[in-house]
Parts: sequence; C-alpha cells; structure tokens
Amino acid sequence: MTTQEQTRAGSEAAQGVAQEAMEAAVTDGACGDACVEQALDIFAQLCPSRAMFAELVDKWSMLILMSLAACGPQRFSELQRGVGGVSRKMLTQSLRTLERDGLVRRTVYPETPPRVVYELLPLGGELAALLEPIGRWTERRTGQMVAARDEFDRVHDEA
Amino acid sequence: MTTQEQTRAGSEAAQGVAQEAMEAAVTDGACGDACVEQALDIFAQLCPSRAMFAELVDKWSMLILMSLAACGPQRFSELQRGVGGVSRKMLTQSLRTLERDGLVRRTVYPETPPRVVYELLPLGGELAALLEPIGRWTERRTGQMVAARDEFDRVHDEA
DNA sequence: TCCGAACGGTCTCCAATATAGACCAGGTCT
DNA sequence: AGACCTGGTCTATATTGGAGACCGTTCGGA
Repeated sequence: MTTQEQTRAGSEAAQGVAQEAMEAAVTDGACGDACVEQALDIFAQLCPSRAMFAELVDKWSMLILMSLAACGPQRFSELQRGVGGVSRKMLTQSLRTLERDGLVRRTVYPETPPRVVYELLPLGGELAALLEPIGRWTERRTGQMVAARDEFDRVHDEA
Repeated sequence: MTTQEQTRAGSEAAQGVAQEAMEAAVTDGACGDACVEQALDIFAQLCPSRAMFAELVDKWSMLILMSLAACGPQRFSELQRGVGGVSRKMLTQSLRTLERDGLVRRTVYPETPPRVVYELLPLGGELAALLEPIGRWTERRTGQMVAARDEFDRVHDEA
C-alpha cells in the first residue's frame, strides 16, 4: 500500500472510526505496510501509535504535563494561570485527553466553589520527563534560532 | 501583569508584530513577569521561547526532524513518502520553518527534474536527539494508553 | 509519436479547529 | 448589593490544515 493510498485510507477512516481502527490495530498489529509483527511506527499514518503521538505532542498537552511535573498537583485555575495563553476550551480538552489516556488523574472534591485537582500518573511522569529536556533546550537555543531566522529573512528579502 | 492581561496583550501582538517582539525580548529579556534577567520561560505566553517552542513542536516538524535523523539527507518526495500522511502544503511549510530557524539545510541541485535535498544542521540534530526518545516511548506505551482509554470510555459511557 | 509519471512545489476552496467572550450556580468578601 | 472566585460549557468568528488542480521539463514505456 503506497503512502498516497494510506493517505486516502486515512481520510476515509473518519474520527468516529479511527479509534476502532486504532484499537484493532494494536491488537492485531495490522497497520499497513509500515507496522510489522506487533511493531508500532509513528511514521506510518494509520499506525495507532501515530494517532497517539499526534494527540500527546499537542502544544497544550505538553505544557500541561511539564507544568504538573514542575509544580506538582494543580487545580484547573492554577494550570490556566501557569500555562500562559491557554484558553479554557483547550485546557479542558487537553486535560480530558490526558486523563482519558491514563497520564493524568482528576480528583473532584465536592466543595463550593468546586475544587478539582489534576496530578500526574506514572505514565504522565514518564512522558513529562522526556518533554522537559525539550523545553529547556528551546529556552537555551532560542537566541540562536532567532538569529538564524533574522539572517535567513535578510538574505531572502534581498533576493 | 496577570496571565489574563498577558493573554490580551498577546492577542494584540499580531503575527506581524510578534516576531519583532520576540527579537526585542530575546535581546532585552523583557517577557513580562515570567521572564527575568535574561531567563526564558516557555510557560510565559509572550516569551520568545514560547513562540519558538510552539513552532518546533509542531507534529509535522517533529516527524520531519526524526525522519532526517533516522534516514539521513532526503529529498522532498522522499520525506513525503517517509512521513505518512503529511500534505504537500504542510511539508513545504514545515521545512521552510525548520530551514529558516537554522535546523535544516536545503540544497537545490539545478537539474531536471528538480532535485532538492534536505539535511539536518547541528541544531536540528540536537533537537532530533531529544525528540527520538518521545517517539520510541509513544510506540512502546501506545498499548497501555489505548487500554486506559478503553477503560475510561467504558466507565464514562455507563455513567 | 504520444502519453503517463516524476520532480518540487504553489494556489484555491472548504472543512475543521482554536480563540474570545458570554453564561451558569453557589459561595465569599468588600 | 455587587464583584469575584470556582470549573467548566456554549457560540460566533477567526484561523488553520487537507485535498486536489495546476505549473514546466524530462524520461521511459506503449
């Protein structure tokens, strides 16, 4: 099956069907050409690990995981303040996904006002540990990349 | 400045202005409350490292960097086949961003048909080295996360 | 001789997604 | 009494990404 065919097949596997395909594929190892004998491959469009990868490397999800790793358990509003710029819609959606995938625990305390606390589960801690070096590297290298971009833009504007 | 004020200020700093702000902020370390004394902070919405982080952790950019790390220099069409599902629009856009930021080198060979080769620059190699463990981890843990999701959905559908 | 495929994109349309802000109930504080 | 807080949901609108057509030149196969 070619990549283009996979692409088209991927489009046909609509959202509602995608998860069923994902679950079946994990069980059977049937991910098209790229996944063989139970090995998953994030480069293969239809491989369930690709869908999972796409879900986890969402910008907001990564920032949330890193924030929970750095600051410990937090409430919804604390996360919203700590992760600058995140909308409530995206915070809610990302937390829901992380909870659903077993990376984050959500605990509701029946109080008024409502108090909901989010904390990392072991899987989430593992992933956060891998993400943190990327965050630190970005902070360290931003100066160089901005300089590279200025140079690139200067050269290409002159062209 | 509160997060909400930063959020509004961020909206006002439109795309056309965002880069100027980014460049000035890198120089001056002026990133609002969260960035102090030359320290960059990806959690701060207006910090230039945040914009850089958002740009680099794009799903397609990460897959491209990892593909170049794994397979060496590649042509546009090779990347398109190797990174299953990427549209030409996104492949072009992501490569342009990576080249512009100094992570990837683009070499055009004046031939027919056109031959363009993309390869990692040192900065890109650094980042790819940090991304690769995340890809491997996702492949390793996909089964567990799919199982967690099934359990979550079963419990919440019953509710 | 003609047609299809390949290359590396750009462009346009439209579907999908994200942002911004209003809204909700109940409690606390000024 | 009014403002603010909590943790969201909902809606309108702006933004983004996917799909496919299009471009010129060359090469190979029918």
